Amino acid sequence: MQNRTQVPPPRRQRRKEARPSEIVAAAFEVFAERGFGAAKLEEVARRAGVAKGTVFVYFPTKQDLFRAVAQNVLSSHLERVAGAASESDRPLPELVPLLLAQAAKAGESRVPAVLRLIIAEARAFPDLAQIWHDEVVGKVLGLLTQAIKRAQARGEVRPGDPKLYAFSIMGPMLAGVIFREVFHATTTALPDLPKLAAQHARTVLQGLLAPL
Amino acid sequence: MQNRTQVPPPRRQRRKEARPSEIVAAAFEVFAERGFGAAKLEEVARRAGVAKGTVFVYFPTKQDLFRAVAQNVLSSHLERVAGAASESDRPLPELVPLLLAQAAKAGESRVPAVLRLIIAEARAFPDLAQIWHDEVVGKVLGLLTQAIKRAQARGEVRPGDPKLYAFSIMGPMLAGVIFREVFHATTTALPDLPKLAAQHARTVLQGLLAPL
DNA sequence: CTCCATATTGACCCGCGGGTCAATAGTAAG
DNA sequence: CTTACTATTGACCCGCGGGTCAATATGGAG
Repeated sequence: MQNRTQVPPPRRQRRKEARPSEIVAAAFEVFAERGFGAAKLEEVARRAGVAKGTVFVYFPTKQDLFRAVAQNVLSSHLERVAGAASESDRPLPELVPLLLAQAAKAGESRVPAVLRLIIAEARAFPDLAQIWHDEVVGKVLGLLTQAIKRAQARGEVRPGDPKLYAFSIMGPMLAGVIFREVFHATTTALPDLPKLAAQHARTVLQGLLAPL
Repeated sequence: MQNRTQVPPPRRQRRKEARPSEIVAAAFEVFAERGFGAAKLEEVARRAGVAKGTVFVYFPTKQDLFRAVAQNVLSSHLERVAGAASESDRPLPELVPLLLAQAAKAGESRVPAVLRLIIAEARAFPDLAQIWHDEVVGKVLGLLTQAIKRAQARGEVRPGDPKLYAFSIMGPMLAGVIFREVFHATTTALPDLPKLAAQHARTVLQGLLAPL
C-alpha cells in the first residue's frame, strides 16, 4: 500500500465495484466485536480503508449496513444448507451424524458471531429474524422433521413429535456454539464442537442409558 | 394516584428503601425490550415513576444499573439451582426429567430475556458473563457432570465424556428457550417447553431409534 | 409548629456518533 | 492534454441521551 518516498497523503482510489464488499467485511468485524449499538461507522470506514462518507454512499443508514452484513453471511452458508437437504433421504443413523458434523463446522466459522447478533437484535430487526428463520432455521428444522417422519413411518424411530425430536438433535450443537461464543474469554474449558457432534450423534440415536 | 380536583403536579414521595428495587424492575423491562444500547434511562425513570436524576442517585452509571438487573434475576433463581443440586444423587432416569422440567419452568419466567441480554452483551460485560458462568451455568453443568460420572461408575450410563453428555441433556432446552425468544414475533409455531422437556428426557435417556 | 437533614427533582450540559454535502481528485473518452 | 463525469472525501451539523447539580419538597425530630 504505502510505497511513495515521503509520507504521501493516502491516495484515493476509485473502485466502485470493490467497495461494498470491503465495507461489509469491515462492518462484520466491528458489529461482531461491539454489537450493533456500540459499533461506530467511523471505525467501519477506517477498517475498510475508506472515509466515513463513502460508507453512506453505499449504505444509506447504519441499519441498512447491518442488514447487508447479516444477509451476506447468511447467503454464504445457504449452499451448505442446500447440500444437507440433498442428503435428507438417507437413513437417520447416517443423516444425523452428517448434520451434526456440518453444524460443528459452521461453529468454527463466522456463523456464531452472526447468530449472536441475530439473537441480540431480533427485537430491533424483526425482518432479519424473519429472513434468518425462513432461510436457515426453518429449512434445517423442516428437512429434519421430514426425515424423522419418514423414519417413523418405516418404524425406525420411536413415536413422538418430530419437530421436538429435531430440537433434541440440533439443540446441543446450538448450546455448544453459544457457550463458546459467550464464555470464550471467561473459561478455558470450552466444549470441542466436533467431539460434541460425534458423541451427541451416538447419544441421541441410542440414548444415554447402557443396554440392560 | 391522581385525586386532587385539578391537575395536581405529581406529588413527590420519599421512600429510600423501595426505590432501588422499583428502578431495577423498570430497568429490567426496558433492557429486555430494547437491549442495553437502545435502552433510555429516561424511560426507565418514567416506568419507575421517578425522575431521571433519581436513577443516578442509586445507580451511578447505566452499566451499574445493567449489572444490578442481571444479578437481581440471577439471585432470584439461585435457589432453584440449589434445590436441583440437592436432588443430584438420584438415579439419572429420575434426575434428568426433573432438571428438564425445571428448565421448562425457567423458560416461562424472566430468565430467557436475561439470557438474551447476557448473550448479547457478554463481550461488553465480561464480568457479568463470568458471574453468570460461575453461579449458574457452571453449577448446573457441574452437578450434572458429577451425577453422570457416578452413573457411569455404576455401569448405568454408556462410556463417554460426561461434560458433553451434559450438553446433550440441557442443550435442547436452551435451544427451545432461545427459539421462542428470537422468533416469538415471527412464527406462530413455537415449541412447547414442557412437552419438549418431557419428550427430550425420554429421548436422551433411551435414544431416538426404536428397539430392534 | 418549626427546622433540619436529605430524598427527589428536572432543567441543563456536552460529547458522541449518525448522517450531510460542497469540494476534490481519479479516470476515461475524445 | 483537456474535459467531463463521478467516486471519494472529511469537515461540519445537530439531535440524542448519559450524566450533573442547585433548587426544592418531604417528613421526622424536638
